[in-house]
Amino acid sequence: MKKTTIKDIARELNVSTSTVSRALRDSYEIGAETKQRVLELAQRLDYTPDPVALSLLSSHSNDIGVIVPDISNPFFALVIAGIEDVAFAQGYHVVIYQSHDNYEREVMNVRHIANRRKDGMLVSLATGTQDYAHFKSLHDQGFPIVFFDRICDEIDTHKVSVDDFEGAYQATEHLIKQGCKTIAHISGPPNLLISRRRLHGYRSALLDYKIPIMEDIIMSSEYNSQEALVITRRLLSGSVKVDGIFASSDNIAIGSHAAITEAGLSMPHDIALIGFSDLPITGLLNPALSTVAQPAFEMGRSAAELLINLIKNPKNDRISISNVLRTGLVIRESSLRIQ
Amino acid sequence: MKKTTIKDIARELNVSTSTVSRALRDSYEIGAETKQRVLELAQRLDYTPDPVALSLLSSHSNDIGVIVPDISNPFFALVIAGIEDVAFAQGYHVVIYQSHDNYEREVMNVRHIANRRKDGMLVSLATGTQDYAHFKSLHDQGFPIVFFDRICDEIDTHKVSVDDFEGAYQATEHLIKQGCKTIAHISGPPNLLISRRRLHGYRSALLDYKIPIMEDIIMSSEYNSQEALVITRRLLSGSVKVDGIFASSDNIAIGSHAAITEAGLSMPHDIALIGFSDLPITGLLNPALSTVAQPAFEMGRSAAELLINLIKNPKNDRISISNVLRTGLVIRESSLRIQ
DNA sequence: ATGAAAGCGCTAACAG
DNA sequence: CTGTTAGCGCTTTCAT
Repeated sequence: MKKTTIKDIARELNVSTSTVSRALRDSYEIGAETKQRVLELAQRLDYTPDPVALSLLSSHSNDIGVIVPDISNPFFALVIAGIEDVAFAQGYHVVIYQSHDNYEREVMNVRHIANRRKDGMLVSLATGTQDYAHFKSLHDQGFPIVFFDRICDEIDTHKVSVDDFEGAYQATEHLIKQGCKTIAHISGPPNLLISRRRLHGYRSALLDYKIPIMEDIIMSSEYNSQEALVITRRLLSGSVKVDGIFASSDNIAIGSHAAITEAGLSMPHDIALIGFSDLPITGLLNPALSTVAQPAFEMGRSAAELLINLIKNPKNDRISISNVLRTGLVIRESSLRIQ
Repeated sequence: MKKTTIKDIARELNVSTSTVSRALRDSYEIGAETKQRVLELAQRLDYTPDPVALSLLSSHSNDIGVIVPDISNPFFALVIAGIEDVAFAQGYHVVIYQSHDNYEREVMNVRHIANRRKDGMLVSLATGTQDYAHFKSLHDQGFPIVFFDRICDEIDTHKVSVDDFEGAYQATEHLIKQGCKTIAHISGPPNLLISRRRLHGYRSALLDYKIPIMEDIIMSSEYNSQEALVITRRLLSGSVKVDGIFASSDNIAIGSHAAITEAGLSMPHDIALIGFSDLPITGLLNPALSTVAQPAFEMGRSAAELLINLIKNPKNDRISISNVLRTGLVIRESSLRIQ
């Protein structure tokens, strides 16, 4: 029982395949009766058009590719949910790719997407990516690309991000207002724009409040809890006694949270801690983690909208939109000293 | 600058497309010199075969589809990593689908996989799925399917799972040995086999140790922390005072963990808690969460191996392998009363 | 209103 | 050794 094709229908009905094709697409120049018969048989035979044949013919697929560093990061999972939300409604299927923060994997994913005639792609850069040629050449050929979160300044296309600077500034300011005098920052990988912007927000806040910036307590970690745990241990056993930590992401903050607890220090009394993203888990930690909320779902929606727009109106090529979403402080126990 | 095709090469070299095709696949019956020239030009023109055309021709794609309920669940993310590990090495690309625990989505995903001529699929069932016809018909047509974790007894194909009964039994036994007298269980959705098997393990352990089974303290939750939090609150405010909880998954346990803390109860003294899976986060909680380790990565590897085997040897159709992996107790602070 | 033919990119008989 | 032909499933001129 193999798949029904347009040919089967044509044979059965003693018409040509083109007639069937036209009837199926409801062409105006088809006899009402013929159309009826075709539609009926198609239904009965459970006919569905072959997407691969369509792809070969038309060079598109109704699929859009999404590349994220790591699907297990709830932030990306939420963004993807947002993407699926609008893509789905518009009849697109979203295909998920992971770069595992690895440049080669990212290149492979990009190639796969282009080869399979995906209609466009959404990407959040891998940590390891320093060279953007794989995007550049596609983009120059007019292939629709939209960056989100870990965006790329070198390519002139639509982008969606949050105001990392502002979020980081507010987080740091909050710690200051809670009475912290020696605030450390655990940054993300320096080649990511979001890491640098958050670091910048941290520095600016200290500057504005006339708090000396100490390079010794500005550390850097990958965006995962395991490494952050190690880095924070190192921070805590250093010569400078800190009483506040702003972590560049919740995953980092979770590692710091564990390190602080392990060291027998109390939050927020000994050390006030704040992260960035507002992952679902943060509210369930003990003590609950303060953080900067990022509208992840909304980010996915926006990115998908921009992409689909790009797909449907390739001429809009010239004006690149950068949508910067707002963050919001979420204060929980880990940083709340003053009620 | 569009993609180079085999035709471009043929024209340039004044040979036929079939010659080029053969040269590219290194056919034995091609003049060494011609072969050389073709290969060189192909290289220079950056030729890559069009996978869509290949798919249309050969009815396969070198892609395998993976359907999981939710990519943000670190357990599935790890399984996928295992799948990618072996698939990659064998030249397959893995395409990820989410069912969001929704039956309709699962059906759509299955259809997408079949239509796009994926070579096979790996699936962990959606909670909502009660009807398996969408798998059955494909399976009957000889389409390679392997189930993992949330497996399906109704379809006779390869399966990879862990010994849920044994893991649950050991977890419960551990609580008993820690002196717990009134042990609650927060189960997963009852229509999932894994939920039932874990529940069964729990019951058997109580039975063996002659501890009365109280239906009032056997609750059920979706496999996520948010709902588990609510359910556990309800459990704690019930009339029966429990001193131990075995949660059917770590995500559930994380919700329970928060509820217990919130209620001002101490772990493990007031209530000893143990989960199931050994997600990376569990070790970072405060107190750290005891759990049953599941070899997620290994599960992915095994499932992928079975699938690829199925793809390459379709005749092996008849003998269905069920690979049951072993679990292991991971005891941390949340349940360790006796040092 | 419908059919015949060409073609998307590629491979595989079948001929030479 | 290499070219010709046909065809995977479908749409789309171009005829009729």
